[in-house]
Amino acid sequence: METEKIPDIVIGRLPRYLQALQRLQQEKKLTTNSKELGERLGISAAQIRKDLSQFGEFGKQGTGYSVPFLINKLQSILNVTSVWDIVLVGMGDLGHALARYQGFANHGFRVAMVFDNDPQIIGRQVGSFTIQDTTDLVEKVSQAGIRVAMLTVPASAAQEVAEKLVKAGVKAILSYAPITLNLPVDVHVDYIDPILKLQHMTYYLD
Amino acid sequence: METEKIPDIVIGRLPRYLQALQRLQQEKKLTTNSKELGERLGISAAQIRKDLSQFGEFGKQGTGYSVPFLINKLQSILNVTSVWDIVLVGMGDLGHALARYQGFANHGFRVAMVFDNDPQIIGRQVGSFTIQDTTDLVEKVSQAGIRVAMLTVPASAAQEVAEKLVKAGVKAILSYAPITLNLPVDVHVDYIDPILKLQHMTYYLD
DNA sequence: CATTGTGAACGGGTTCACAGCA
DNA sequence: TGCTGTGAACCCGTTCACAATG
Repeated sequence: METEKIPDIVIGRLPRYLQALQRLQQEKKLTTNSKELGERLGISAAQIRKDLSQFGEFGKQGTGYSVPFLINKLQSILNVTSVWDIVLVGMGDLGHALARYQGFANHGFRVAMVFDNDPQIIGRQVGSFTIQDTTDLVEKVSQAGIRVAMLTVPASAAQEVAEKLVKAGVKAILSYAPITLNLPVDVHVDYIDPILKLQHMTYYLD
Repeated sequence: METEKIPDIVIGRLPRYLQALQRLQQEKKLTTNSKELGERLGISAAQIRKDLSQFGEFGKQGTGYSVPFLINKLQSILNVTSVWDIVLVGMGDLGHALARYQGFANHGFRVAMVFDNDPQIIGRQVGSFTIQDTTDLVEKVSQAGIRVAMLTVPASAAQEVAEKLVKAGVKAILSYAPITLNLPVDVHVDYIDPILKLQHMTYYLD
C-alpha cells in the first residue's frame, strides 16, 4: 500500500463500490469478491482489486472481501462516517426535489439550509425548511460552518452565488447550473447536467 | 481527419464545447479560439484543438473558430440538429422537476410522455402532460418511436422499468436511480447520482 | 484452491512543439 | 503575426499474469 498520489479517477470509483456494497448488504450478503463487484458495476475485477489495494489490504485470499468491513473502510476513506450538512441554493422545482429527497440519509449527507433570492418564496416552508434570503447566505452558512453546497439556480446567477458560498467557507459545490464556474483551486466543484449526458448518448444514435 | 475510432471520452467533451459556444453566442461573440474555450472550460487548448480536429478542420489559422459555424458542426456530430422526444418514467419530485424543466428546449430534446405506476397519480396533469400508466409504456413508447428515456423511479423499480423501455425500442437511458442497470450492449446508459458526486468531493475535505 | 495484491507490460489519451497557413 | 492541426513524446491508467496465502 502506497498512500501517496492516488489518482482522482480512482477516488471517483470508490462511491460506486460503496453503493454496490450497500446493496449487497441489503441482500444479506456477508462477503463478496472482485469478480462479483465487477460484474455488478461493469468494471474489471483487476481494476477493483488494484483500486482497493491503494488504501490497504482489505481482502482475504480465497475468500474475497467482508461486505460490512469494506463498507466501513470506504466510508472512512471517503469521509462519510458522519453526516455532512449541505446548503442548498435555488428553490425552483429541482431545489424542491433535492430538499425533499430522502436518499441523502445514510449516505453521509443531510440538507441543512435552503436559500433563494425570490421575495415571493422567501419565508415559505419546503418540507421542514424555511426558505431563507440569499442576502443572509454568507452570514448564516459561515456561522453554521457548512462546507458542502448544492447549487440549483439559473445559469445567470450561478457564478455570483458560488462566490458567496466560497466566501461563506464552502469547499465543495455540486452545481446543476449549465455553466462552468470559476472558483479558487481549493474549492472542489462538480456538475450535474442531464443535457450533456443526453447529447453524449445521442452521438451514438442514428 | 481520421473518422475511425474516436474515443468515447472525446465525445463526452463535445457537449461541453457546445455549451460554452452557445454561451459565447449569447454574448454576441462571432469567433473564438482554443485558448479562450479552454480557459472557460478548464481544459487545455491543445486538447480542444485535437478533439475538434478528429472531426474535420473547423478553424482558421490566425483567427480561430467561427462560433456559429462550430456550433452547427457540433450539433451535427452530436445528432442534435433536430429534436429528440424523451419519455420520462417516475413522477416523483424529480420527475416533476424534469417534466417542467425548460432547459431541454434548444438543446435537442423535449419531454414527450411521462409515466408512473402509482394509481394515485396516473391521469393527473404535470404541466402539459398527463401521467400515463406504466402498464401501457411499451405500447405507447414503441408506437411513438421514442428512442431516449429518463428514469426517475426508485432503485427497486429501475431494472424492471429499464427493461420495459428497451422492449419499447429505447436505445438511450439516463437513469437517476442509484443502481447499475443490466441491459443489452446496444443500449446506451448513463447515470446521474448526486450522492456519488458528493462522496467523491468529501474525500478531499478534512 | 479460490481469490487477493501487485510488478510489469500494455494501451491509449494528453501534452508538446512546431510546421503550415490565413 | 496568431492560431490551427498534428506527429511524436510523454505520461498515466488499465490489464495481465502469477506469486502469495488464508
